[in-house]
Parts: sequence; structure tokens; C-alpha cells
Amino acid sequence: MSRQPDAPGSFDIDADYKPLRDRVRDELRQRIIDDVYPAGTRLVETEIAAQLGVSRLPVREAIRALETEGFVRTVPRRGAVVVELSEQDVEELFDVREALEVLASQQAATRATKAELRRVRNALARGRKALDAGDRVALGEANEAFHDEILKLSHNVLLQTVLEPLQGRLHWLLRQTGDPHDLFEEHSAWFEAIASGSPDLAAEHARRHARLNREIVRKLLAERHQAPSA
Amino acid sequence: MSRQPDAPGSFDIDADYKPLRDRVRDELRQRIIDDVYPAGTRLVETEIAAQLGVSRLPVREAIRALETEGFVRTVPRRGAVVVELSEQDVEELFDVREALEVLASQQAATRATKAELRRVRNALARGRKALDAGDRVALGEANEAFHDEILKLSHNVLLQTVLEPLQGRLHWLLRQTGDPHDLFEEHSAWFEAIASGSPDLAAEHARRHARLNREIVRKLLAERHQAPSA
DNA sequence: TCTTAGGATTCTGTATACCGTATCCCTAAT
DNA sequence: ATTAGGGATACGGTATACAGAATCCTAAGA
Repeated sequence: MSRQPDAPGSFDIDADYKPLRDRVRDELRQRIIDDVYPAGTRLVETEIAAQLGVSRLPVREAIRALETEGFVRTVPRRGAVVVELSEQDVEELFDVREALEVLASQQAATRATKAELRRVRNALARGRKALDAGDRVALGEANEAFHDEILKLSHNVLLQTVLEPLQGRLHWLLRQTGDPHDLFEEHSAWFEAIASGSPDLAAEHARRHARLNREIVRKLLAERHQAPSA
Repeated sequence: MSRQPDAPGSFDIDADYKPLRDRVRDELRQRIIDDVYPAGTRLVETEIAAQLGVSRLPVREAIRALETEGFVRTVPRRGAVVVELSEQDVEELFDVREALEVLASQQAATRATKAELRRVRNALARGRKALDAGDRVALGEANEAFHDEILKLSHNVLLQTVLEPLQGRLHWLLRQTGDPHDLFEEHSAWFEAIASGSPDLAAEHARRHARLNREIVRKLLAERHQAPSA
């Protein structure tokens, strides 16, 4: 009698239950990524609580979570502010990303199953289609999804939990810097290296891809600095 | 009258202020590491709150923090439980640790200043002294401190924030597995590699050290499994 | 006019009380 | 012995209150 007591086959007692704090966190994260809350925005607990129709508590917990994810910085007694990624932050992000994606690739090369590889191939194809269709939003999402898939192939849970927040910030950054790039060839080659089963080859491609990506972002940031007029 | 209103030179408005949630988190983390709360222990909010003389709120936030640090796992609506590190958890911990410490070493080799190197040398000496004195607790702490110092040498803030919680769990694990090992020669060689300024050499030593450490822990865990009688 | 000292305001940090509901545990009936 | 109740417990969340820090505004003074 929790819900739908008459639904015959519904034995989903509450499988998709998600604490309010998590839903609030997801919502706030999305707003940051979508630039609804640009860098520098103060996140005032009472405001957000009122706006989302919840109490302060879930909002506080959500903000704490976003803090550990690196999206906001909180000064004790002053509250949370959406961070501005400095040049150094970006470099560090790429440093760590590279190191961890290399590891993920190596492990993926030896651990991925045929079925998983097939799934990633599909994700690649989606990106290809988005590119052909000129759908930039879908392309960006496909690129992000590809990285997530690679991560899963590693079968390393810790790696995923550590890297995911970093990816989140990277994607955030990439969206700020403009058009998603055509990474199809790049991703494709990288993927094949993993599929080949050679950890060394996979590592090499991961590293190359990470560095290429870094160069792209560096260039975009440099342009943005020269022309700060939006 | 915040504190010592009569102290003449005390213009430290409140520099060392720490929110209650952080102090509760530190306390709980310490209890977990010290095995006051062994794996499997339920952390009941009201109990801890009453015991520490605070309200449930800071306790909740502390538990959330420990969750992201990987010390406890919370099942929605059932509360937090101190985790038991599985064999796979341990392997993953070492995987990620190795990748990140290699990066830290490389960056440390090119970025560490003379003064910093001197400080680390002192930390090493402390470990040496603890070893000679047979002070196992101090030896363990010195080993932990050494890793922290290397991390700082990298001048990579993100690397530190990502790796620190992992180190925490690792140290927790090491304390569970028994005597701290004599890593003086190991650490010393590793340090000199960094001090030499060669990223490649530093990376090589970091990798070697990580793998050696992993082997030690593997062996200890294997022994523990064969003789589960404490 | 610029500076500065108050003073009002805002917001965080924390406490307290309370409700609904999921879970767990114990007991009693079959 | 198994199973169905039926509390007891504890989490998730709401509402409210309040002290103190931070900030902002304003008005008096140099």
C-alpha cells in the first residue's frame, strides 16, 4: 500500500527512490553547467530552498556535495559561490584526467567484454550521427557519453567515482569554451586501441587524446582571454 | 567577547574557526581509523549526536562527508555503516594511488623548491628516528607524513584533494594489517629520485614503491584470510 | 567630498521539535 | 517451524528559532 496497491506486477517497492538531497544536487549542478548560475554566483540556501519548494536541509547537503565535486567553494559563514576555473585549475584538471584515463584505458583493454565493446561502438555511432546531422548539443553529449563508457569498461569502481566529478567539471568547461569538436576519428582510434586488447596501445592513445584535448582547450581559453568581450 | 578580548596582539579574528560538522567528521574518521568503530558498525545519528553533545545536523553532514571519503556507505533510509574493504576495493585503491602518485612524483621532480626538499628530508629523518626508537606508532605516522609531503611537492592542488581521501583509506587499511613496515630505504631512494629533478626517474621510483607496498598489503591480507582468528 | 563609525540587515551555523514512513525485531498464532 | 502482526527504532524531511558573523547602508564627522 505504499503506491499503486492495485498494480499487479509492480514489485518495485521503491527501487527508484532518491533522497531529496540528491535531486536538489543534480538540479543545482545542472544549473551551474547550463550557466544559469555563472561563476561567481552566490548560492543562498534560503533562496534556493524557497524556489525549489524544499527546506534548507536538503539544499545544504546538496551544496556540500557540489563542494566536494568542485563546482562551488564555500567559505565558512559566508556561504557557497560558483567557482571560476583558473588557468591552473584547468591544467590540474587535465593532469589528473590524463593520469586516470590512461589507467582506465589500460584496464579496459584487458577487462572489457565483447558486449560492452559493442555498446561503446554504438555510442560512437551516435556521435557520428549527431555530427552528420549538425546537432551540436547531441555531439557534445555523445562525446561525454563516450568518455563515461570507456570509464565503465575499466571495471574499476573507484576509478569511476574519482574521475566522474572531474569529468563533470571538464564538460562544464568545454561547454563554456564553445563548439564541441569533431572528435570522432580520435575517439574511434582510441576505442579500437582498447578493443585490440593491448594495454600499452590503449594507454598511448588515451594519453594522446588527453593531450590533444588539452591543447584545444588551451587555445580556446587563450582566445577568450584576448577577446573578453562576450 | 568572542575569545580573549583582552589579548593585546590577538588580531586573529577567528582564523582557526572550524564548523562543527568538520570537527564531528574528524572525530568520527579518527574513531573509524582507530577501530573504535570497526567495519560493519552502524553510525546512528541520534546516538552520536547525544554522545558528542551536538544536534543531529552536524552529525548528518559529517556522515555525508565520510561517505564521499569512502569510509562509510549509506543505504537510503537505513543509515550509514562503516565499510569493510573488499579485496577488489584494495586493489582499486592501489591502482588509483599508483597512477596519481606517479603523476605527483613527476611534477614534484620539476617543481619542488630547495626549501621544500629540505622539509621532506626532515620528515624522512623523523621516520628514521622512530624506527631506531622502535616506536611503531610514530613510524606509521612518519610514513603517512612522507606521502603527504611528496604530494605537496607536486604543487598540484587538485591532485592533493583527490588523493588525500584515498591515502586516508589506505592508511586505515595499513593500520588494520599490522606493524608498519620499515620503508626508510624505499622512501629515501624515492625521495632522492625526486630531488634529482628527473621526472622519469621519479616516476619510476613512485611506481616501484607503490607496487612494493601493494605486495606487502596483499601478503598481509592473504595471511589474515588464512587465519581469521584474531 | 571622502572617510568612517554605527546600525540595520542578511545569511549561515546550530538547536529543537515533530511527522511520516521504511526497516527491524520480537512475539504470538497457525 | 513458519509466518503474520505489531510495535520500536531511526532515517528523511519540514518548520521554526536564534545567536553571531558578514555585509551593506547610512549618516555623522574631518
